[in-house]
Amino acid sequence: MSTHDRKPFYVTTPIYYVNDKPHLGHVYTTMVADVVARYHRLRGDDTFFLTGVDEHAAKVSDKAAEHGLSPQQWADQNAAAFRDVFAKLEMTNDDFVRTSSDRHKAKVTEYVAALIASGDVYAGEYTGWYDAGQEEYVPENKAKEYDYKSPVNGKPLVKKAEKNYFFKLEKYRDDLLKFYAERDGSDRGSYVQPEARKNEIVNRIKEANDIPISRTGSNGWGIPVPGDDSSGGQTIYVWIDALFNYLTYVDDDDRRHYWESGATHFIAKDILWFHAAIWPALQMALSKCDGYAWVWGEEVRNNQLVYTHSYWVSESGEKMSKSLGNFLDPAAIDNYVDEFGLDALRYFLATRGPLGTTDSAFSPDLFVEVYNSDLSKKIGNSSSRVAAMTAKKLDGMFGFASDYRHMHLATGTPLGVLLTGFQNGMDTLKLAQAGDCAIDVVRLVDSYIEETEPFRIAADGDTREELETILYSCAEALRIASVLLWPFIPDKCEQFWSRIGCGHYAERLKDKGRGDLAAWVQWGQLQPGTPIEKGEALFPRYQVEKK
RNA sequence: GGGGGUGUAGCUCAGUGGUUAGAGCACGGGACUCAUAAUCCCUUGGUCGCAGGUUCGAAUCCUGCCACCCCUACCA
Repeated sequence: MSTHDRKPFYVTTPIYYVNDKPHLGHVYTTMVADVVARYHRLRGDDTFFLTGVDEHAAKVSDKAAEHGLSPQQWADQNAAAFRDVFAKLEMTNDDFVRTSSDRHKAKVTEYVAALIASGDVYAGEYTGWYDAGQEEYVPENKAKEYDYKSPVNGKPLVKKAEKNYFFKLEKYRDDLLKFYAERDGSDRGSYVQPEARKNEIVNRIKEANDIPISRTGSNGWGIPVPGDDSSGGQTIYVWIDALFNYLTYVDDDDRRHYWESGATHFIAKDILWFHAAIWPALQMALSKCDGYAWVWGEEVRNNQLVYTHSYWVSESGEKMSKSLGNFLDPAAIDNYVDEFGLDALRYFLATRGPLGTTDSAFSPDLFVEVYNSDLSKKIGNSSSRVAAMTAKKLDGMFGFASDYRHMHLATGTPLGVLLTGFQNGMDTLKLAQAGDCAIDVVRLVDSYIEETEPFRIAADGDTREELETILYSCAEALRIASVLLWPFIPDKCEQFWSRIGCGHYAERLKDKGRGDLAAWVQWGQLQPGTPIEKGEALFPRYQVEKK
């Protein structure tokens, strides 16, 4: 039954660019990962959830200078902002990456040194269109678009060459394609999900060339290329530096088993190429170096995946971004939390978000609609009516249920089907499907109440047993629904558990503890004779102002 | 320019060759009263972006077009 006990599970988010202010995009990815992490803890898996910030880039040191701070001070300040937002939103990440940490820098240096030693990283020369005013290279297509002139000052772009360290990506083309092919149709599914995202990557891998992985001009803010003796001050390109975070923070005796189980990487669609091609190629290359075979072990190859979500956009379809001024910043997010509660925000983002290949509009109206229909009118109201009837008719105490199967005789989708659907949805990262199945359990309760009409049954005489059975069944189904819903709405579920004598669930799950989903969804866990407390409304209905 | 994705009921979305295209929400009708005027049942509602093609049969495969989005090396 409990074959999943102690199974390691590793889930990550991208590490966020420390020059940004936290906004809905960051919150969304992290929240999705959090829901998944909680689900795995709930079923007893040995779970590790990692997020953090990416701090090394020339622009970070530029921004720091603008603010009269050292790069480290600037990074410290902004990293704290991310950490605070995530803490406030009760994200249960097990560690927080900082690429400026000694741990990260030391490990990246080791990896790159190993790759240089193996020959997969070599010194070469990069040539490109250079904008002297901006001190940056302009991609070929952009250069053409700008008619080979600087878009800023109109001066002609110049061809410039510089020393760079390159990674032999081309060498790994075939291995990558073979890897992709092997993963298609495997139990865990494609390496890149949703699968629709895979094609563009496969096409591009076929033409992949070696890529430069070092930069100059970062003012020393970055990880130096080990062994580089040139005077140019070569640092490891931030992207390479950043990708390695998934490894550096679990590369020790206590945590390596998480890596070896195969990571689930959540990312947004714009950064797919790095994760889908360069990242696995780096792992392949590293695994060929002495002592690193574990990096690309069988479990990693079978289970690691990159899940790519799309964007939250404004109602008019614009991408949420700082420049457009329409993004949900921490203050706006706080407003939603204050008004509806953190769980409501979690539920909405996780079940209505752009987890698929299309963008989702963040609509306040839709938010209210979902809050009222799913949370307030279903979960909230259903638990309220069952508690009220129990209080009124049975002195607030669950009676014995003479026939546990009674509930299963009700019309509607059988409970077992919903449990399977939930688990399926979670395991394949279809959070909307999983959430629906959990809500459907609540629907089952409501329609069962209509069917059996416990409110018309007397609590004494020979009908008492029937009444007790019905209300017990309702409470049991709600208890099971609450267990399924915990990854989405943990606070409210824990509140509900304390009312029905299941406070021990919360006790188990506290401080990233492990639960026992398989046991907790078994029918008949509620102890007859347990008092039930009605309490305040879990999700008070939100009154829409009439215009 | 090249590569890729998306376009299905008013809204959010399922649905990758096969009976009259589905769900939730919203709307309309009915029922009920235990509950947060909550719940339950039923109805309404779609030229599946447009135009061709393949097929006994297409939302589903192919071609073209339109709209939006992502990628296309120092912008997580």
